Amino acid sequence: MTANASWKDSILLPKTDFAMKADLAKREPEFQKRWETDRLYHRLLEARAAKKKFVLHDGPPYANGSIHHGHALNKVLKDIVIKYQTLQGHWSPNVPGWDCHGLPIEQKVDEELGGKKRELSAVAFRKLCRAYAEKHIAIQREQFKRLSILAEWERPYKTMDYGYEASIVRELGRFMEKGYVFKGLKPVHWSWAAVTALAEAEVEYEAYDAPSVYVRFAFDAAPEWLASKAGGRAIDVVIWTTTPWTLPSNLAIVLNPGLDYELLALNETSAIVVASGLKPAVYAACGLPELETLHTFKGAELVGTLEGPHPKHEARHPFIDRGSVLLPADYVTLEQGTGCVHTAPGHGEDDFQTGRRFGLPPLSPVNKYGKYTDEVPDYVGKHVFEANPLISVRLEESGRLLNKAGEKYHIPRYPHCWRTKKPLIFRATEQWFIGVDRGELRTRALREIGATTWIPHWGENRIRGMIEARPDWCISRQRSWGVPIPAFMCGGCGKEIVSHLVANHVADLTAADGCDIWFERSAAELVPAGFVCPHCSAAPEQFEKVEDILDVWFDSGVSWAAVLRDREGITEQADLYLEGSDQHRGWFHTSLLTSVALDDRAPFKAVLTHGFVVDQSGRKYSKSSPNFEPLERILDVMGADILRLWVASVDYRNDVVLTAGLLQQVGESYRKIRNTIRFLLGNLHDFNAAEHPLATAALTDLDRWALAKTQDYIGKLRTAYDSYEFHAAYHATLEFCGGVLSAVYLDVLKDRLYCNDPADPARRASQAVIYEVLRALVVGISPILSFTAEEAWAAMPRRTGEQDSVFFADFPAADPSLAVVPAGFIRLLEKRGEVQEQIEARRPKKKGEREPGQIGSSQEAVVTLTIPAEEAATYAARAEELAELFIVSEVKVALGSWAVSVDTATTRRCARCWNHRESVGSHAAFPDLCGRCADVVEAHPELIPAPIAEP
RNA sequence: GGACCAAUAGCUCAGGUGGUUAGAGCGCACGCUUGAUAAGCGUGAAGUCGCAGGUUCAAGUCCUGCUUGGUCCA
Repeated sequence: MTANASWKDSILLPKTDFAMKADLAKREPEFQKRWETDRLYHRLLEARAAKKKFVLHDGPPYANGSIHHGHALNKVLKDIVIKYQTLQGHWSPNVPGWDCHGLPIEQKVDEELGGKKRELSAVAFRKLCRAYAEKHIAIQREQFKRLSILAEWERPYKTMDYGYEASIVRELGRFMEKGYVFKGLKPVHWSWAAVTALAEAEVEYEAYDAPSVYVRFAFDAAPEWLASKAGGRAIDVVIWTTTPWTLPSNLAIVLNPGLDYELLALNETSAIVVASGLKPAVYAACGLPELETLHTFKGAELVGTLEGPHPKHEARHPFIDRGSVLLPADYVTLEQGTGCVHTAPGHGEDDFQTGRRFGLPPLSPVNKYGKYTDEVPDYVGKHVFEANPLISVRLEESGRLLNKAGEKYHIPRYPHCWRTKKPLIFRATEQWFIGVDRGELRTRALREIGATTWIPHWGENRIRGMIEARPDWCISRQRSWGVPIPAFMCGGCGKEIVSHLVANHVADLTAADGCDIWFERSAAELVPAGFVCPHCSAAPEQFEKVEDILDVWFDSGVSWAAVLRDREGITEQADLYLEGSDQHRGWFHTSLLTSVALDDRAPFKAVLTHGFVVDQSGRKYSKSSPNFEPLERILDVMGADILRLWVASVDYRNDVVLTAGLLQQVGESYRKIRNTIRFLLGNLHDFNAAEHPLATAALTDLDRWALAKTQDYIGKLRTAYDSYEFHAAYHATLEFCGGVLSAVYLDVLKDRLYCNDPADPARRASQAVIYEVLRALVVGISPILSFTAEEAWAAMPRRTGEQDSVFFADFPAADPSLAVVPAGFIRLLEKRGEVQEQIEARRPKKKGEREPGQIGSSQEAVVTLTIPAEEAATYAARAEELAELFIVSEVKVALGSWAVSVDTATTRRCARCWNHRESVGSHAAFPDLCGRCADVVEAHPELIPAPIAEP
């Protein structure tokens, strides 16, 4: 008979439509479209309607600009959590939101108008802001969708929705009802550039070179015990400040009662008072030599103590005809300055507190643009920063300056406006507040912090510290684009009208027509029928509307009420809030305060935070970063699954590094996972899940081991997802694909799958195992590699009744009965390693230069295992299984102490399975085949290739 | 200035209550295979575990200080 040209067609090679090339950038949008048309998100929720709930409440990004890497990290993490919960069979909605009101949009719209804002009515301007927000929501929504995020995209929540605005007003009404809201005069961080007060969360700290002035306040009225030590010299109290512009508002100088102060002889005619501990600093700053100490005394001798009465000593203001009273304060330290602290109660928090304690008014003669009012005639109309050098020079000229005019002091972290980047000032203004110590709000919030799970755990300390130290919440802004504070000033009695009855009425109107009604309608139209001033019974015609709007942090802070409760009907706490760690002082913070104040509990059971995206040098990730990869480029070139795999690959509890190289590396990992799936799929081309159930009796030890490793993998996956440690899932998956499947199980299985009879029980048993493995892998990674898993699911044999999306599947559960590694199998794997070492030692040293006795394919090898007599029989009986496991042609067993040796096979090579076998040629009809292969082709003549005609 | 967090191979990560030569994957080098082939397999090199002290028979692991980076606060 003629020799067959090729037996290749007679073996069962892998076959699948699941391409090796992912082509993600092209395929992903197709899947996304299909998910939308198929209403996948809603069908998933419907399928789990009666199941346990898991609610991750989405924090709203700001509706401005395009999304960046940080948004992507955040949304993908949320999506992973929700998809995992869904696969666990839980009802887990994803209602995305947007934060719409606020300064940034207002400024953008103002910019687009080119300064024509003043020509527009408030309502007309607000309509433009609304349109701007709407436009950017549409942009961001498409970008988020591209990340493969399943959510209720067609109906997100927006803080500018009428219903949401109504909820804001109603919740503020509850604050009013409970007595938290009050109006007060208070110095606040004021942005003169943006003409608004700023919340703590809006303040950025930047380096700033401030003027440094050491100012001599004449102390003519010094008490006798001090004056007598001066030897006839005039005495000055020296203060230091970096804000000369606040000097016109100086009303006091504070000293620490517990510190030592000294009277120093400046020259023959003058003496100065500074703290002992700051003498060197003052000498250095003012270019002074060592001065003679005339007297040393405690601060308390001059100012008394905080508890007891204090003598009324006054120094004289350097350029205004006014006294400056000397007072005690224990916040005075020896860190910098002179130990005698300039105090302007209208321009600083500490100053304000001191003023309040000792009855000084919060004098603040500066208008909203940062210019002096006519209360400072010398500088009226001048900007305070413009006045700084003028004041310094004036002090110098009048001899009241101890150092030199024009000297600067570098402040590493000076407060700046987050939008305009300009340095801020402190300015006393009339603002609305939520009292953090009213109703024991602070105490209760701290209690709820303890009742919440913080991941990572140190988040608890962080937010606790913030709540412990935070001042009252300033909720008013003097801007246009936001929700109005529904309060009035009464023209009858001049008092403010703060009433939940009004708020509820306004909320009802807002729900129907939006909160523009506050600006459009008269006071009489905005209060319930019959409402009069609670103080003087004046009629609404005499009411004047408060024009301030609410801090946008209040908007998002009540999302638990506006979205979870009012819209979704979810009355329990959210299971999880998940945002960047900056939200400890942002959204987590305000959400906690509002929920505790109104419902006496935290709005969340657990809070998870992630770090920021940075470049390889740890800096904020931006266009100027080395190897910057724009988000669109990552998505358009590599695909969303690569980005998602990157998210899963890093430990996001710290800052996460993103570089082109890292994406490359993740891309390699992706290919490993994808190729493993492809190979598994390829070997199921003739497999039917219903006809070939997992038959444990037919399994080899190798199959059992693979199943056990799969249970192990499933366990690791569950642990990883349950503890939100997705990088552990990533590493477990790679190790499973590489170390378990590719390197061992699948490599060994090839001969069985390719060459055995298609219906051979061992082959079918292994296919059943492969199917289990594939399901675990595909469903297991689907929260991360959503598109790829969905693609694999489509290509995969399914069980009867299973849906067309992987997300309907149940997350794999480890089966303990399958988790048992066969006895002695680990030993065999160790021997396999030794065999591979031995074979390696016989490989050619140089590429392609094979010398006699050297081995190429391991199938050319014959292995001799030397084994102690008592164990030899066990191994001898399994020689064929061992040959398969080692992927060698034969395993011989010899007696002795443990050893492995390798020789080249001397038997003939089977033309079909390429193993060297004694049995080759034993079947007369197929002289070039081994016994096994001859049997297979004899039983399946259709596999015999057509002979090639002899020439 | 204060508080908290981090620092392990080129990269991403493991290394419960301290215990033999610190692990994995990727990458790299070399080789095999060409029947997972823009794939697969094997072998190998590569770490003063940020630095310096201390506790201990024994420290990547505990303590103290420092450096660098990050976050927050003042």
